Amino acid sequence: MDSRQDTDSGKGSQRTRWKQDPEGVRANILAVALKEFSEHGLSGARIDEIAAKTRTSKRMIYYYFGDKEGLYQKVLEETYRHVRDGEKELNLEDLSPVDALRQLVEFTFEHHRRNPDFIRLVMIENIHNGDYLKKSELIRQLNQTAISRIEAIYKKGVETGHFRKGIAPVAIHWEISALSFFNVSNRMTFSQIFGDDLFDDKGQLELRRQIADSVIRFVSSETVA
Amino acid sequence: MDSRQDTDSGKGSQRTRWKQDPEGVRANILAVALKEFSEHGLSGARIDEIAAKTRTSKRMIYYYFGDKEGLYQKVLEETYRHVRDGEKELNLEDLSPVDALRQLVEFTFEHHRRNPDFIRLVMIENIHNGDYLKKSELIRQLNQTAISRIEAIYKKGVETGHFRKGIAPVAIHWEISALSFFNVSNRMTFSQIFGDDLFDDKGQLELRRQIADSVIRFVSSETVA
DNA sequence: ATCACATTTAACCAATCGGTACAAAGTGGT
DNA sequence: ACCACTTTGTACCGATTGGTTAAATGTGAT
Repeated sequence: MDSRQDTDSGKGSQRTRWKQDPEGVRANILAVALKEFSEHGLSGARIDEIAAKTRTSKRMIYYYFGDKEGLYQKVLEETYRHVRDGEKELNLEDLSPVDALRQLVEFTFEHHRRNPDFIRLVMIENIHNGDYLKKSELIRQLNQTAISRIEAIYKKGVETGHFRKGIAPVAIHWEISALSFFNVSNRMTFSQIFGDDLFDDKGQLELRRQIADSVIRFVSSETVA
Repeated sequence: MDSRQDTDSGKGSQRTRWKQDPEGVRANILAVALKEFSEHGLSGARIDEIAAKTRTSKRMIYYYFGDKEGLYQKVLEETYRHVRDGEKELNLEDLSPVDALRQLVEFTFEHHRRNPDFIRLVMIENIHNGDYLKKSELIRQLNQTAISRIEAIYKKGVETGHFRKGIAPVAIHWEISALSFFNVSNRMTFSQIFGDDLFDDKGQLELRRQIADSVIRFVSSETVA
């Protein structure tokens, strides 16, 4: 009834040669899973499909990640970490507050644009009410740096008189995030309805400048009606 | 082997009384489906679950909508229409450009906030690359009004000298949408990481004012460094 | 040499799920 | 009275899919 053992009990039945590389295998699975999850969502992604695109097998996914949700959870954490790591290459201390802020906005804009998988994963996580983010201890810490970077620029700007008082750094971060995030997250529906002039190279360049202007005007000390 | 016909072939086998109400049934299905799709996504939503929460049966879903994708498609269209209808109650002609713009932003902000199901559906549609929106003839028309409303305000503002020249109305719309949309779409992950001060009643009031200020500053003629 | 761990392979399973078949009958406009 | 359309009810099906079983064997550090 069960002839499985026969398969290997023949003469040669040569097992392929392989090297141990737990970290490599894990990383490979996570990379493939990120793509699949970000394209199809948690329920839409297929474990078999992920396995097929991996250099290893479905069995190993369960070996390392337990189940689908465990895999998704780890993908989420890993992706946040990776993206936040990418933000560290930013040196703004020598610039004037206005220039520093402009640099930060433009950097964030480009950064989001270059990481659509991450954006989509965040969208998906929001659809799941952030349930898997909640479970992760890891992530909260990663983001204090974002706020303190802004705080440093903002304080300096207030001192030099270029920025007005009374704005919370987190509010500035919110604004920068919103404008940079929306550009990627809603690209498909927005361009579908309003045309895609905003999304070709020229449009994106103008848009980047626009939102940098917008954020600077937002914190500027010059009063507005 | 098949005893189905027995079930009804007995003596009484009283069928319940009912009224014809095709539109009502359709509307009921669409309402339930909107909730399910917006909560679980296209692949995550379950037809059986939708059917169960309906006042009618699974059979009728297929009778009216063909298949799951057909249902999703109609939900998408219906929801866009409903939301755009809600935007018509806006009368801004008598106001000054600045006041009109502020009104428009605050209205949009509240409007999005009151329609989280719609926001989530748009997120989901973006995850599907806007494929189902593409198939819909209906939707493109609904949105020209949004642009022309802004154009009217903007033109007037330029004439009165309050607004600077050279901004595309669609760019203003983009900015308003981005800030209002992000507030709902990314609420879960943002509050998870940065706290939920921005999302209680007080925080939302301040945020609404903040983004109105931000948009007004963006179009304002007063120059900024 | 030992031993815990990593890897391979492929069949298999139970549950879920989208979608149908079938049959009967009520409704309402003409 | 007719007849197209609408509704009810339920069993059923085939495919998909997350997850498991099984056993054998390679690897590499000690």
